[in-house]
Amino acid sequence: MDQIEDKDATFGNEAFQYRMGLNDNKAGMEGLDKEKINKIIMDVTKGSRFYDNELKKDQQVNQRIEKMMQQKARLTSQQIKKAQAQMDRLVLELEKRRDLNRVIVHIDMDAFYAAVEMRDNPELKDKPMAVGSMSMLSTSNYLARRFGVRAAMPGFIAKKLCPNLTIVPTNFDKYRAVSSEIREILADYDPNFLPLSLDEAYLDITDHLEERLSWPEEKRRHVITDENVTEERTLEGAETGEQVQCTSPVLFEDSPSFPADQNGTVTTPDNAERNQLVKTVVFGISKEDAVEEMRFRIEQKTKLTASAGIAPNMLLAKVCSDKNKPNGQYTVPPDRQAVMDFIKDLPIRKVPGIGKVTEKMLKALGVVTCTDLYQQRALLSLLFSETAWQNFLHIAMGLGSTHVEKDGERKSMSTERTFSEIHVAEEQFDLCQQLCKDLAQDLGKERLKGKTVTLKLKNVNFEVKTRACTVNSAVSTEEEIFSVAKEILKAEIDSVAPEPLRLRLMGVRVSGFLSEDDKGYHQKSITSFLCPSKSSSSTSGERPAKSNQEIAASLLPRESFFNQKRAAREIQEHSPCKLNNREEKMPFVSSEDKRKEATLEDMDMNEDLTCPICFMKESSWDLEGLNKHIDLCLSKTPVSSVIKKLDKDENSTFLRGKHNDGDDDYSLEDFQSVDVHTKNLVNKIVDTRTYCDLDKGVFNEIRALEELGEEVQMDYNHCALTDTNTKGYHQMPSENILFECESNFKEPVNEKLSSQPSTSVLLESPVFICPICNSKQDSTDLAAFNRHVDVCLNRGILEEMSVEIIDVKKESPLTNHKQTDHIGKGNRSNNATKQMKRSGVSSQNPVSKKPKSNCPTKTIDRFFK
DNA sequence: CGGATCGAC
DNA sequence: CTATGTCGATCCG
Repeated sequence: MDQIEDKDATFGNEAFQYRMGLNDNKAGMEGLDKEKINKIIMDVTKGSRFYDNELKKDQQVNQRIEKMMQQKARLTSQQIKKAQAQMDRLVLELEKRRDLNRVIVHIDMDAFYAAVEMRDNPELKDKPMAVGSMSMLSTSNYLARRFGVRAAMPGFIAKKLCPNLTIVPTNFDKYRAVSSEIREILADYDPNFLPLSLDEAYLDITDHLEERLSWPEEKRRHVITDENVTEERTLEGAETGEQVQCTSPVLFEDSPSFPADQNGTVTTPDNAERNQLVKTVVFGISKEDAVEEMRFRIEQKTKLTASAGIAPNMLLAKVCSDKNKPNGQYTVPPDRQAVMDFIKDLPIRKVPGIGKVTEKMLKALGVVTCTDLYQQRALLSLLFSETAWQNFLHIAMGLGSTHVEKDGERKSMSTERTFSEIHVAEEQFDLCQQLCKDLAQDLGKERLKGKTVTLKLKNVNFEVKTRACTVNSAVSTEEEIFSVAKEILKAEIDSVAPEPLRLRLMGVRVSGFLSEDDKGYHQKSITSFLCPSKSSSSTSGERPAKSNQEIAASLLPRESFFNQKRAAREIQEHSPCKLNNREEKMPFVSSEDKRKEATLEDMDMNEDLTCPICFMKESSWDLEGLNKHIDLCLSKTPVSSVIKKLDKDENSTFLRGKHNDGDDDYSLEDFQSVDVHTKNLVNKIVDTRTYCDLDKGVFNEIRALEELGEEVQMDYNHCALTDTNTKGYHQMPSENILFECESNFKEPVNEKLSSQPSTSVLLESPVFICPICNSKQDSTDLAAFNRHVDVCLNRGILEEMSVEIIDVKKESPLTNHKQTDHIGKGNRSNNATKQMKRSGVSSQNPVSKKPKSNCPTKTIDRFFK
């Protein structure tokens, strides 16, 4: 949203230097320079209660950083190395899943509210203006920005910066109307587009582009109704020089039937009868052209300009749309190297989900750009929570969600109000009641009832407090809500008595909604569970037959008390849908390995660039060289073997071999782990996955991977087993391995959920085959064999890409990054969150969210005991 | 579950 | 004089 596009550009004194955005002061007109702006802001701000509170908050952040630095100091190099190895493994995992096939667009109106107001009142055209009130601005026009007037800045400060500033009040109805006009256009390109706000949206135009290919020119021709607007359109990107392949000029294609003027516009005799020439323009079929067209149509229809980002995922698209703002667009091509180049010098603050606090904490660790973020991944994984560092890693690799989907139902509803100080209890209760009334009305519109009521209070010192209370029966009416809120408020007043509460803000929130279809709910969720969505690759529907309890248990083995409880609750409430992080955690579930550590030890730490694929090292590599090499590695893969599939009526997958002399069965219990090699037929990436929990339906996991899409093909030729007892390596000769895969995942799950898959392995008599050099080793001495493998690994003689690192697994394969105290609130934005969820094999089933929890909750009485 | 906090718009 | 409002998410206890 352009309104807030300058993330916290509010304060400018020393304490807040880190928040300052850059002032674009290009034209050098009458605008103020940065220092002057800072000084003015400082003068106005200093000494206010607000400022004091900001200082306090700043101190708190500093303390968090302090704690983090102490924790960092306690880390041993061992820990870092281990983390490094694990992160690298995850990097591979993620790399394999990288999807560059969608064309995602993020579209963002330029200074939306201000632009609308300027359009409707030409007098504002050449003046610095802002939309909002004396107490708060929502956005400013570009002229005002030259004076440092930004969104989220109080109007009175803006006035100091720019005494001539015109402040016009917000007119939301108007913006809504304009927004819906825009959305009509967007729907032509993606009927399922995702609006983020009135002025911002994500689109997936992949399908549109495909159709567009076969569109006749006439379908891409648009009438120019407002020439003023159109003539201004020029080729962007020339100034930056990096946009050669990205922004194509608006394509004023030559029309075969009508002559074009030198602008490329063509005149048609359509309205010849009226002696009037109609100018039209034809857009091409490329994605850039399609987006140019989209922006052109928006401008023609609304007289407002938009900026756009085109990229293979939402995260990148969003960052892109900012690049050539205003009235421009930018493309990141669907190419790994291009993505990396784009990411390389990108300041992390630019990416959605990284706010000022996260920025400051990361800066303390020397992380400013995405490259820094990538290089520090091991450290970050030890200092931040799992969700936080996983998000970091995604960002650092330029990964993001490729599914633009609408969010689920709302989780809460609230209303709050700021006012001049109120300290009389009676007035406070009245206000509270009023808020409850408003909220009840809003709740009524959506027929929502919720079980927890939260009261939010901000005192005159800007200190915020929230107090919540959940009751047994859901509330929705003014009286019901107020009866709860009143009690909380009373308690708060009492808590500071005899001093009065000096409030400047009060808010009421209701959450914990129960769904209306509380009855139909179960059925509904089961149905959707059985019918994976059209994209089918990432639904939780394809849960393999496996006890969910077990999966969950294996996934959350060392979680905190609370997480365990939560997990238990979730399993109880709705078993199949709670396992979304499974895939993310896989690599960590898999192995913790001495040998690997030894070889990875010096890998990729501090400028020591080692290819994570082939483990090759080259002193001449710089980051770019390494990346090129990795690209090569990733694309250079062996042809995978043919998969033998047998039709079976059983619902399980078998790994079966024939023992030479016949009858002896090798069961999976004989092996501690299996390394399975997969190949992604689309991007040709080969990966080795290690599975330890062989007795827990591991092959269903493998199969699920296969089901991830046609694009993943198993390389059954190289299925390596690690013997539990001897810890030796065995490679399964391909001709003796038979996979029988039934691939019907859409069958009723009821039985599957409880039944264990039967897995068994038969294997030729153990042979020591070096997984690296593939040579058969005569030695029966395990230690000698292991030494050979070590040597092989270290020599890095891995010309072939199907490197098989076969690990000796330790007994406790789980190396969760469980920290005693995590620093960082690991905040991912809504967007980022979506990315995380959506990037997974299993995303949460959207319909199945409503826990039926009958569990007794605190009553109001007990709460105030 | 409750409270504080972050982040986005 | 005068520093928003609303929502979702996460983390910690």
